[in-house]
Amino acid sequence: MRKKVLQILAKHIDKPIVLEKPKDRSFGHYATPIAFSLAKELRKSPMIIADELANIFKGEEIFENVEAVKGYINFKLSENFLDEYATWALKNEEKFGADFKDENILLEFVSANPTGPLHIGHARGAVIGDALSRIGKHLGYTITKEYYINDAGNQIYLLGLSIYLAGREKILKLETKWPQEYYRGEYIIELAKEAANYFGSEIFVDEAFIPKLSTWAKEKMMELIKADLKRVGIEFDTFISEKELQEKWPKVLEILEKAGAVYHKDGKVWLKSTQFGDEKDRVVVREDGRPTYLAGDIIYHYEKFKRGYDRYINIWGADHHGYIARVKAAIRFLGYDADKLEIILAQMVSLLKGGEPYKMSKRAGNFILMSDVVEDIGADALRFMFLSKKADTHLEFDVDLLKKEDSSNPVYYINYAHARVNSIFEKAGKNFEDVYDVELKDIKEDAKNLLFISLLLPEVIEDAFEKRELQKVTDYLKVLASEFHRFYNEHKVIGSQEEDKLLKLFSVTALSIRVGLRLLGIEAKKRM
RNA sequence: GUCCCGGUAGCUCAGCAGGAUAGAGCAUCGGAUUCCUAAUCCGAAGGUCGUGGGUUCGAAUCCCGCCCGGGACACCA
Repeated sequence: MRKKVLQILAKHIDKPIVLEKPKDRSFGHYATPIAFSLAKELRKSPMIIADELANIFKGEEIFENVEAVKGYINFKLSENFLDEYATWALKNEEKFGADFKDENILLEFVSANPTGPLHIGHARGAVIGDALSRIGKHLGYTITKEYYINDAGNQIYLLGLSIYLAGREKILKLETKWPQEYYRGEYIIELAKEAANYFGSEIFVDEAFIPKLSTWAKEKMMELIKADLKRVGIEFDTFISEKELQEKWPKVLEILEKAGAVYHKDGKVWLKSTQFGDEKDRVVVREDGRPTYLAGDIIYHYEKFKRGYDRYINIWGADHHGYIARVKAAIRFLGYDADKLEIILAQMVSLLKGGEPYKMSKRAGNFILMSDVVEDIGADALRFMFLSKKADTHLEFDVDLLKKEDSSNPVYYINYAHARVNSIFEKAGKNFEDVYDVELKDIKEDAKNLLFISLLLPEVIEDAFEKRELQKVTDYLKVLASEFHRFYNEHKVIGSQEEDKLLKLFSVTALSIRVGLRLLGIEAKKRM
């Protein structure tokens, strides 16, 4: 709808047009303050310009009215236009809000180390990435969801070591000296028990078996992570293993050497990342010849760019923000366009429990498991909670609140609206299809308003995707549900003279809720 | 010290490519059910938009300084 209005405006105004929704809907469906900015160059008062423009657009069919008020131009869409759009949408649910964006996007997210189950912090990135992909696909983008597995490096050894020590202590009942760094938490003990079953408890006798434990455990952990994700409805298209990429390091290093991107100092190899705005140069190969973690990421991004996508989106934890500059620098050195890489930082999630905030750390073992929260509040509520806040701001919530199953949980509120519509149709003994072709003519102002809001979904999801701000979708659904509930309370549908018209109106609302929720990975409930 | 995020109603947060009287949810108080699910709705109360300057016809929104809170600043991943 918005696009249509903009198209018409562009026919007569040769300037970027700001089109907004008036705060007070009685002004109209859309409005533009364009007259203010034109005032200067035309040397006329905004009021006069607005008046003139309003007259030009009055003839357009899609408008019922165009008015100039205090310099603003307000547009009211015609009933006929809204009705035609609604009918089309009802008959083409799959296409409602869909678009034909032609871009191939690689979306990398979660990528949690396979050293433990997913915690609530991972869940945020996971849910955002998944919803982004669903919405993007609906808009026509081709999106590949990728998980980068950090299965090389010290943390994998630590995982094996932790299990080894846990096995010694809990199973062999030996006195165990724990190092400063190791993985804590119940799951390590569980793994030790499982390992004892699988390998026999001799595995805990000799340190030499640690690598064996590591390799075994990391596979176990990936299985666990995949299962955790699946429970929230998230699946990946591709998994890339850091370990498997490692062999390509000599080749990548050679390219960097040729590009003059690295130099040798103190027996190490440094990346000249300062050349592209990093604070300091970074070590990519240590004195003993082992590549650093950054080297792994350089290979990974080299491989990514070689695969030739139009755009790359990484969702990282906010603690990686300092990392962006060096990775982008490496990409430039490798001859690729680093601007194609976009990083979404998912900020910290603070959980409150009993009013006490507490930090989450996988290392320390006092983290909240994503799977636990899912069990408490359900995958839908979990998804909705994360999607209703911007990714890059700190999020704080109380676990106890999430456990509540009442109207303070917006996902119930929205579902209830959807369920109510279904219930009315049931009571009326009608199907959605029965009212598709009912003409919405001479409907009351508040009905037209609900119709308009119901039809806003397409522009909302497009805006949300382009800005990478998915909370716009959840906000919209909350508003839509609220408008619906209000209307529902004020009007009796069944038996009224306008029964069919209102049923059609409600089915458009339900459609929007259903499609909107689906794009967030939540299935709308028909009955509650 | 440098960098990132934030500071808007009692709480959690929208709004921020400048624009019409600053919004929502929760909490508080008051009300609505002979009728399609009250898991709902209506109303009231509640704000120097951290602070000081600047730009502008117009600033919560843009620019600069300062204050406060959180986080990041590895040859760990």
